[in-house]
Amino acid sequence: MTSRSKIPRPTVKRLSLYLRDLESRREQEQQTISSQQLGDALGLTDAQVRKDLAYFGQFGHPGIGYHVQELIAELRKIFGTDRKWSAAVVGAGNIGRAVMAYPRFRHKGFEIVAVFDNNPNVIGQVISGHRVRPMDDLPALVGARDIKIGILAVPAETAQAVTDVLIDAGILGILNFAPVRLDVRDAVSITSVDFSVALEQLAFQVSLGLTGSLDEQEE
Amino acid sequence: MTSRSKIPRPTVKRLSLYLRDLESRREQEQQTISSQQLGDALGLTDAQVRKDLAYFGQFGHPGIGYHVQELIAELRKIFGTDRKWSAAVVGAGNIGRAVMAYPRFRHKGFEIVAVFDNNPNVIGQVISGHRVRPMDDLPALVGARDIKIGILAVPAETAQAVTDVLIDAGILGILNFAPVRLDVRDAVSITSVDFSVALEQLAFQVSLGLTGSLDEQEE
DNA sequence: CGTTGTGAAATGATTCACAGCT
DNA sequence: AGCTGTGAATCATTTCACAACG
Repeated sequence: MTSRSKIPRPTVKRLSLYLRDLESRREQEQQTISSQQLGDALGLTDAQVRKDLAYFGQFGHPGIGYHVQELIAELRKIFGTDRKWSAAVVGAGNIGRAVMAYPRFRHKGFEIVAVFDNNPNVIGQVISGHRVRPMDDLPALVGARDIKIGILAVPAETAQAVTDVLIDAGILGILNFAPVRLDVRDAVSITSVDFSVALEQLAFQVSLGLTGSLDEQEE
Repeated sequence: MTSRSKIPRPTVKRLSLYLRDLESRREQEQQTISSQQLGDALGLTDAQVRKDLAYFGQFGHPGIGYHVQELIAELRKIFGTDRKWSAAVVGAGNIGRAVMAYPRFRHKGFEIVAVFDNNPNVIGQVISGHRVRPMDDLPALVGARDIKIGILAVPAETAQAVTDVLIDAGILGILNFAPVRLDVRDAVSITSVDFSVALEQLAFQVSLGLTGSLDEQEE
């Protein structure tokens, strides 16, 4: 049991970046990496990297650094992406289609097992290998297919209503692409991706002439 | 000249959320809003809201609150989205298409004036009203159409090369959808949107059983 | 050696609390 | 009365710096 006292929010975001970097290093056969190296690659200090990792355990080897392969495995365990999460995409519009076609989803431990939409013209179509089903089928399928994650790719106007359906169906987490704040009555976890917000962040930076600022997620 | 001493990064992110909320309130004809109201809607304290806004000026009216319309205008000025930004989409795959079809881009002051791809099967096609052009045309068009923003929707492998082309062409900012850290030699501003990172944030929250945590962007 | 893990110090962000305006 | 703007206090995060380890 790793103490797990209290983890700063920014730490969790950086962990994703570490993992991404480590995976590309593994492809290049790199065996070990120091906190310095990892920090440099990401524009962070070595101390930051070490402290972030230390929240979750002692993964390093003094004098050596971290084993790339080993650290990747640890990070996946931390995220919970070492196991498979069944996910449903709701909304088969442009964003939903982009999500379905995104190969990394599976690679990260997520499997899209159902796709829903309420547009009769879209229901029944097969997109990226998934038959689009009517919203009415959602509650039953969430149970039957053990769906834990809902990917919300519907217009802002219907996002809250669909969220309520997802929560009632017993989903555990929602990845929200709609540009609204969703009211989830503390029943599920939620992470939002909003293109407009990202654009505004960019416009702000450009306007300010703050060039080359450290990038950050959606961001 | 608004003092503009030093603005916390989290403030800039919240400003986008304020604007989003305010715009929906304006649609419902709401005239004024207090920091308390705005904070409640977003899960923030009233003091936070006031302090965030105070970094940029004195927009409030004691005893009244903020005029919705007025504050919207101020926020747009702050972001620089009160003027038009010409943007180019690079990469006409799934994500590029989703971006082109996203109606809010225009609404936020961004106008897509060119689309590029290097796939001969895609070049020449018209997508969402834009003819896809070969990458070779990029440098000339950035100048000719006064393109300030590049929207990078290409695979991770080619993202850095395209970034170099965009920088050489004289772009000012990049919205990056590729899951890599781009090396921009302090020449441009950059904001990244990475679905995988968002998914990991979500998986982490769900795994931890941290339900209902305050959502946050990407990002 | 080089590099980790971690208390202690420094910096940064949020909240408190209240004077002052309408 | 109701609400803003803001210094001062609190809380969170990052950086420093160094003992301990392979």
